[in-house]
Amino acid sequence: MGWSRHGRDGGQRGYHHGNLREALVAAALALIAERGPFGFSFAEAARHAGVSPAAPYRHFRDRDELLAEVARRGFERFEAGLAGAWDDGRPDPITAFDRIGRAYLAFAREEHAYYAAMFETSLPLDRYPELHLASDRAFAVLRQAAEALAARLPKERRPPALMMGLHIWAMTHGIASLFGRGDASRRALPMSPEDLLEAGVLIYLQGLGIVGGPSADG
Amino acid sequence: MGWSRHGRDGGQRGYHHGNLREALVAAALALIAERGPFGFSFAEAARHAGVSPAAPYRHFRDRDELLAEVARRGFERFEAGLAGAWDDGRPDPITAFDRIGRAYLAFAREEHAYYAAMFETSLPLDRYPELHLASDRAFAVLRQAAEALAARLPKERRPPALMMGLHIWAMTHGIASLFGRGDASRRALPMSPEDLLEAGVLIYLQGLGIVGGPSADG
DNA sequence: TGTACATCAGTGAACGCGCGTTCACTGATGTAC
DNA sequence: TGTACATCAGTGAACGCGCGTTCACTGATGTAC
Repeated sequence: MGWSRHGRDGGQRGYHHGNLREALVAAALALIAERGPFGFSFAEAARHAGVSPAAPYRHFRDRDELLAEVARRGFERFEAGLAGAWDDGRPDPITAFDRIGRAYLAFAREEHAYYAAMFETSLPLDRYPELHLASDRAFAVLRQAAEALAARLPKERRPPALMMGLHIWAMTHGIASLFGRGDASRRALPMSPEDLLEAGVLIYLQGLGIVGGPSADG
Repeated sequence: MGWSRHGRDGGQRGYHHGNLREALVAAALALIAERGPFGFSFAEAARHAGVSPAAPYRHFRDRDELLAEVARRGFERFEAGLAGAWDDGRPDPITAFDRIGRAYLAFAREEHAYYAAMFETSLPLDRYPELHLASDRAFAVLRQAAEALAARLPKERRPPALMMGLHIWAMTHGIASLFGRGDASRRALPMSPEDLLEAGVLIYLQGLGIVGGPSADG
């Protein structure tokens, strides 16, 4: 970052920004956090980065391409967060799986601008293949975790890991969208989203026979 | 609908629209369906309804109030759809519950403009109390159905119906948002959203002991 | 049945604004020799 | 080490556009008598 003319007389503007691409991504994130994924404009991102409104065109074809880049990076961080939470299933898959759910909700709340760019923009995935890939890789973490859990069952009672992953993803995403967002449209809940999710996942895993049935827990 | 001057010479414009409020709601729906909940403007809704850009201000304070009205009506239809699917739990609660899930997904897909206004706009619920109420009433159908299902268990093993309702709502909403939307941002699936949901709910109910366990189904 | 009048629900012109996009341009940087 | 030149990444002015909002206005409707 910073400008290229290292100002004698402290004048901080030179001709070349030097890292405008990064600055635009940062500006987009800040603006999304403030006003939602539809509340920012290309021109405003430029202003935020301190350049003329024509400058962003050197780096992104249009507003959507910038948005897609933000979403792509979001999925990368998301994947890293989920993978870190899973930690190869240590100390045991159930505990680790629970951590994934919490990491998901934490991401939705704390990286709320990324989350909005990822899930609330209706970007056509087929037009942004790198975004699509990043999204698939993030889901792969969930799927892999589901695989490890399923492996605890004898083969003939083992559910398809893909399906398990989708169910957990859907429930987690639903809780995050309905109850875990950071803004005023969040619905009130008599318990924390984390507790709600933990209970839901537990019941689901009981249904598969992966953890002890309902009569077994005191 | 229709204009007040019943045209001699077939001129179809008079001075009073007669039903502009309804026409604006209809226009908003059409525009949301075309371009998403952020892709329509007050001015365009007016144009759609064939009136001057100042006319809508007689009926709605601003764009958001029109959007909130669309969402409120959406929740009313949604409630009616879910209640119809539940049909007081006939012929039996499990079958009826399954119908609710399908009705939810069908609404998300077929009444996609309403659904977007209801769930993808971030309208502050505390500023639109009637919208909030309508939303609560729709959820009440789910909760009531959960209650009927829970009642099949002996008291000491009976889960809180509110929690059950929230779990099912979250999973259904997650599937609808991720895989059931009508646009290009929908993710591909190896099975229909309906089948995915049915399996997920079944596993969940097994986990609660409301339907037979995993070993019991062939 | 007719008339006067209040109210309602529109008009249409005007405003300032920010946006997306283009254009010819130019200062800064990197490289070949 | 110096110089010429190509390329890169910005500028800033300009354009047409649609939007939200306001204003004084006016035609249509409903009502009192």
